[in-house]
Amino acid sequence: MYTLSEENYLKAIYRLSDDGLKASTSAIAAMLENNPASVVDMLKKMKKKRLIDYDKKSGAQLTTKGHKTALIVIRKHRLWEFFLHEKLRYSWDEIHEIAEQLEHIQHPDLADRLDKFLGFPKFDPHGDPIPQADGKMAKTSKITLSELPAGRPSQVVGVKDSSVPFLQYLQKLDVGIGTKITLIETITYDSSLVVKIEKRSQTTVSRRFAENIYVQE
Amino acid sequence: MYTLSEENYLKAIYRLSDDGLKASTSAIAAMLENNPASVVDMLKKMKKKRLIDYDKKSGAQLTTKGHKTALIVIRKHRLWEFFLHEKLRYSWDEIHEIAEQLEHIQHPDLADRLDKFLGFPKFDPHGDPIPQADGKMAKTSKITLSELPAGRPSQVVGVKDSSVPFLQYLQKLDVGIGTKITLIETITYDSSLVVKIEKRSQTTVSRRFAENIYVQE
DNA sequence: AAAATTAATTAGTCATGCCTAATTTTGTCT
DNA sequence: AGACAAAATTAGGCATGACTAATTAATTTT
Repeated sequence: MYTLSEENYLKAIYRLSDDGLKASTSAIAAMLENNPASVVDMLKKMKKKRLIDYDKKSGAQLTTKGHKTALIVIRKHRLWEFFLHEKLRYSWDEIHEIAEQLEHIQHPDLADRLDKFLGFPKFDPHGDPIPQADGKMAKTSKITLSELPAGRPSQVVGVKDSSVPFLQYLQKLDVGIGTKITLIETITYDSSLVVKIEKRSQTTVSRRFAENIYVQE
Repeated sequence: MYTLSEENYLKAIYRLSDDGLKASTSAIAAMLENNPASVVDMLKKMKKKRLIDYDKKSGAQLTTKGHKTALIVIRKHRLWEFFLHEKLRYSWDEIHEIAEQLEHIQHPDLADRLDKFLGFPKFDPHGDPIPQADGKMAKTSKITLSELPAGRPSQVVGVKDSSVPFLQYLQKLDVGIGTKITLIETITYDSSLVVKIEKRSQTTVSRRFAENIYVQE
């Protein structure tokens, strides 16, 4: 139906909009590691295909059709991630890259069959909700660790950054979905955070780290 | 490592050579449903990349490198077919098309993990042997139904043609891997064959049909 | 062997999706 | 408002992998 590139653009625009950011030429270019000039070309083509609307003021916006398509791709991505983790025993940091390829496999009911085979999971291994066959998606009231008030026990429910270095760092810290974290204090000097992870001794993590972990009280 | 097109050319050349046919420009073009002129272009590029040797007399031949690559793709194709059939419950005639896409997914140990998850199957759902991690592959002493002498009971072990219409016809006849078939007689007039399938009443099948089913005595 | 047919190749195009370099538009700062 | 910086766009190219049309080479037929 759509090309690999188109699907990747749809995902990028979806993610930016979902994060409340403007899907500008440069933001999309940064996310896809493409040249802004290439993005302009592609956005024009996608506009003609009625996948997006575009004006410089508000950036790219998914049309109903674009949104639906993006959700299908994201659904497949997250289902495959679940498969890779649960069935093939791939680790947290390896699954994203493979799912980036698998998400583009086209077949009418592949996602639904996979979904059924996996037992209709609601979340992928990174804690992101999996869009259901009807397009609905579980909502999570997640905040980043950096937004958590001090002293309140919380649980890790997901990650914002799913890059390999970040996930490997998490693995080293033995932090995963469900890990309990309490913020002890914030260091004013460099905004780093002193936290208690499970029942271990206190550690300091950077602000950047804290901004990329989702927790729930 | 290699592009989707290159992998498809490798597969086509492998299959032709394996069937004892000359991988000529036109044979490859027919198999890939491409224009012969396009094939000439591509073969030149693949020769430069040392995936094949080519001379007009003997057609294209896989180099060691090309052969190894082709086997990896075929291994992935057949493992995914097994997965689609066994785990996602896709029917015989649907799996090929999806596996055509899945076979191009790239990751160092994906095939091996999938192989392990599936319990190291030796044959795919169409009866074709799955190349193992070391490149070895089970050999089958299969003949086509058309080569079977009359009166000898045999069992279906695979299909040569894996097109959707053929597989759907088989499904209609309730013929699958393991089905018992005995040739009763060959009709001289049009070379069609009278056969007994399992314990059912005799049926007549065309020569073309018989040439595309593999059996073993 | 000449003619006819089939196969292979060359030459020239095209769509896709990228790129760089140059230019224009927009936004911000003083 | 004017100057500077950042963002967006245009123009021109390029690699990939297809295509058509025309040509050359190889096989068959007669």
